[in-house]
Amino acid sequence: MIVQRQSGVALWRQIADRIRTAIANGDYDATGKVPPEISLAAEFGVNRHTVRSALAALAQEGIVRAVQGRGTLIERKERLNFPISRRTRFSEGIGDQAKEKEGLLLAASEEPATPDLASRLQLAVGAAVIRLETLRKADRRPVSRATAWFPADRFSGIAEAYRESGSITAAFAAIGLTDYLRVSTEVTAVHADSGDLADLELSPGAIMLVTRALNADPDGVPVQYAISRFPADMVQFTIEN
Amino acid sequence: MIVQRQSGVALWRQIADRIRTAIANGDYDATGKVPPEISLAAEFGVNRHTVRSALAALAQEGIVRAVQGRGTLIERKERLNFPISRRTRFSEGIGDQAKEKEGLLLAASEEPATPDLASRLQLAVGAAVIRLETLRKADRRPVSRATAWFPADRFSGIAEAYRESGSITAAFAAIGLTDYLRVSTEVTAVHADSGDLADLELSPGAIMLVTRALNADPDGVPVQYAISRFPADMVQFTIEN
DNA sequence: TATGGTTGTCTATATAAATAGACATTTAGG
DNA sequence: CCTAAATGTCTATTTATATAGACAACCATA
Repeated sequence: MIVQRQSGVALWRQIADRIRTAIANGDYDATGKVPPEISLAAEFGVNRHTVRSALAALAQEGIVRAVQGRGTLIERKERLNFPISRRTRFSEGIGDQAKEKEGLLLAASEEPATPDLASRLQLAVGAAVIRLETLRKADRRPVSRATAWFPADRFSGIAEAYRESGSITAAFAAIGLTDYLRVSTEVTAVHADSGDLADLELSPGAIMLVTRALNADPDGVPVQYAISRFPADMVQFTIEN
Repeated sequence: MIVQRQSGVALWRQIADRIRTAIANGDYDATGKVPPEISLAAEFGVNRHTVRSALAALAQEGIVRAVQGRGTLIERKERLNFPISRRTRFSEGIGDQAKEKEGLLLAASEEPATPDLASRLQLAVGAAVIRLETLRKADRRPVSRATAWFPADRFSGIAEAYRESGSITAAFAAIGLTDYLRVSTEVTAVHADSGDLADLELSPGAIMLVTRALNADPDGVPVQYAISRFPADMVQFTIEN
């Protein structure tokens, strides 16, 4: 496939996205480097300078590193896989795909439930809910940005518990909820917004996978509703049935 | 949030994407039309002409229609929901979200299995597989583009069966497979390629949701591997656990 | 029917993206 | 120690994107 002109997406960005995907797919694993700029220019049907813009963007992201005389070396090629199942848990899902896992609390607040949120959590409209803004990292790279809501009466200390443990599962356990189940997960995709770019260290124009997830306790009572955003070039979801 | 400059994504495209999303979210349901160009220009911090480019793109997609003197009317705002479960079926998944459902066979061929495909279908590398390229429509609007592979020895007449019925489930039934189950589904997101643009009648720069699905018969023997592409602004997936 | 609010069209200018070509610099390998 | 194969840098030109302003055309409604 050839790149699209006058599409509103600059050629260098289209090419950067495709090379990033190719790297994630392992297409260049044999050499450990990206093909020469001239070859890429020929492949995509563009000028070498356009390819250089694309590679410069990828270098900025830390995915490749150009070395004069040698070529453009691949520095990083992970694509994390997140299984989605009835027992979905963020840290366990990553498993051994990353050594270090981290959960940062960016913000916490208490607020009244909107009609949509109240219906999902089976609360009265306007009932108090706790909102947590979190950032998750794997091997020190940010992999998701999430907003989660919990019924305030039942989970009053959850912000502190999350801040200390960096894990929803651990925070639930600290409050006495030892088990929970995933009820449903909606998946959509959008362009990254400026908050994504800042928090997840992305380059503009990146694509985000968005999940809207509902968790409930073993009795089926909703305990958490969360909207999470993941960079699409770094993650994929797997639904096992 | 304000739009991002020099990001490799033209402002008019960013604005078109955000208005499209806002329409799908029902933000303008009260009036049935998009806010005036001048308001949008102020909201996004751009010139009115830039907003006009965005609206022109949406008009091209058939999402809005501008009427001089009145405003820009919303023509279409659906977002189809596809449940993913152990018993995922395309047509049943749409359910009553669309009246007319259609499945077109674009191309069919027999080819040897690549190592990746052979491993997924549990065949020998190079074993014959049948490949179907299909286009699915709901209410005459294209909603997905899929490539599906089947073991050739077991499903020799499936291309014809699909062409006649427009349904994988019906085609399987015609060959004697009355039931099958979804084993796994991987979900990723990418930019639309030129094939997507043509087949799915999209505007360049659109985002696609991509699923890679494996189906097996009740004994667990793989019967189909499929890669499907859906326009992200028209569909969402729901995983019910 | 007059008016305010809206989209349509035109011209002009500035900035960003892409192409084109030439040549320098660095590295790996014979 | 050459040479081929890479990336790095520079200048120039063309095309696409974005801004700016003015005014025409049209619609709803007071």
